[in-house]
Amino acid sequence: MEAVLTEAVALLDEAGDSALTFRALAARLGGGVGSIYWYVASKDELLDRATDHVVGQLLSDVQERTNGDDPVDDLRVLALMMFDAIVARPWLGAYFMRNSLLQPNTLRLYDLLGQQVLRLELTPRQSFHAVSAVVGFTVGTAADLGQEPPQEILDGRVGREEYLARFADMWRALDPDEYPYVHQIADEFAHHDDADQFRAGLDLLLAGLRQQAGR
Amino acid sequence: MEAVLTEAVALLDEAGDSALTFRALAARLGGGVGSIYWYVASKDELLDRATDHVVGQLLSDVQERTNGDDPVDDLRVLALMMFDAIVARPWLGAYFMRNSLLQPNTLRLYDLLGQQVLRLELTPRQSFHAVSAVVGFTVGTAADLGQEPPQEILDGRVGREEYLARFADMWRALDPDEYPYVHQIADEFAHHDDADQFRAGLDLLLAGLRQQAGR
DNA sequence: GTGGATTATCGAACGTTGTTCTATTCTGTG
DNA sequence: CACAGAATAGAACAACGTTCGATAATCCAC
Repeated sequence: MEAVLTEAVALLDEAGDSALTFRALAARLGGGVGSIYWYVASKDELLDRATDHVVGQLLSDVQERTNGDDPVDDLRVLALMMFDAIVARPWLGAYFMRNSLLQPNTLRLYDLLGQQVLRLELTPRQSFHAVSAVVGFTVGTAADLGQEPPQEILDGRVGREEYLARFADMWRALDPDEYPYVHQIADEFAHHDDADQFRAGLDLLLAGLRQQAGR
Repeated sequence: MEAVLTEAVALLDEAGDSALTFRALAARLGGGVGSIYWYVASKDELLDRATDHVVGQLLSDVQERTNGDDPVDDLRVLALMMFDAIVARPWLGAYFMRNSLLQPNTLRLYDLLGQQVLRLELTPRQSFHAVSAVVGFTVGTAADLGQEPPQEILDGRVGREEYLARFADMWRALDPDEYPYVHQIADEFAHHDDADQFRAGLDLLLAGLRQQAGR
């Protein structure tokens, strides 16, 4: 069982979403296809368990870093760690949203975020909304930014720099009257860093939360 | 071509993600499977075009509602319309993140959001981050909340109320010391409304943005 | 230690999917 | 009428998730 999950995760890490097939996994485990079905009832369940498996690792990393002075700072650290974990494993993002609250480790992670918010002493509704917002923003942004890059950048034919530069060039070539924002932002986009982008958005969200909590 | 996209969207709307197959689409169009490949090179392209097709409709709805007094209020309206569109079409969320900036209508929508942010007179970098944050939060949350509900709720065997109540019961049964937040939030969750949840999070984010812009 | 029940493994087979390929029909132009 | 390109059609292929019955390994009461 443990081996099944480990190899499944390894397969996902190495070649992404499409690499995890029952046949490939069986070959890797040195067994038959049917054997895997003794441990999991379907591919959906395999994915769910594999996801929760790595969330478990994230969880133990996270639990050491909590309980600082400021709840919002703690929240920030937790969100950043979640973000990093998803970016490091692009396949994670897509499955993070699915069934999230049914998997044990994910629920624990969710609660850990909630514990920080509880310290802000908001109303229950405000607490609920705050946690949902942080989770939604983190997972959504990470899944968006961490999506599998196109083939040409994956095998190193073109670097990230050049890839971004292409977009920037396309956008600069657009009519500034029709696309005033995209046209103006092209330079910024060409040299942007995903993690910076996430941190900036997260800080906006947390600033709003701070304001609501009166801190 | 137009008919292909229309029927593809209809198929997705009626029975979701898995219902859109080349064979089902061909049958619906009264033609052969191979014919579709004359219009689209792959299923990915079909999905991209179908997505951009409905974003086009959203775009024309959106363009009438813009240019209010307050840029942040406009931003709020735009984000809410995006959210509603994705919730109404759960399949949209998943494909919204993919290739978003390559599709013409999506790029235009992105620019429309950007135009509101430009009015706040932030630095280019701040503008870029603000738009990214709003888009990330909106799409991420909508995709998360708007995910396909499980089968039992889809065919009406159990209502939404009962479905949520089950979670609440499970959570109330947890050890309050181990899951203080989830335990406490159970009631709130049982009666929550997705749109409220989204609006509350969006308002936190926009409050942070307002603060940054000094308004 | 032996027999039966449970646990675990295996790979052939089935139905469905995206995609390719070749043959065929339609359409407009000289 | 002829012919080139646009457009359609469906058979065929490989890969996938899943099912199934046969078989091996392991355990446990007697």
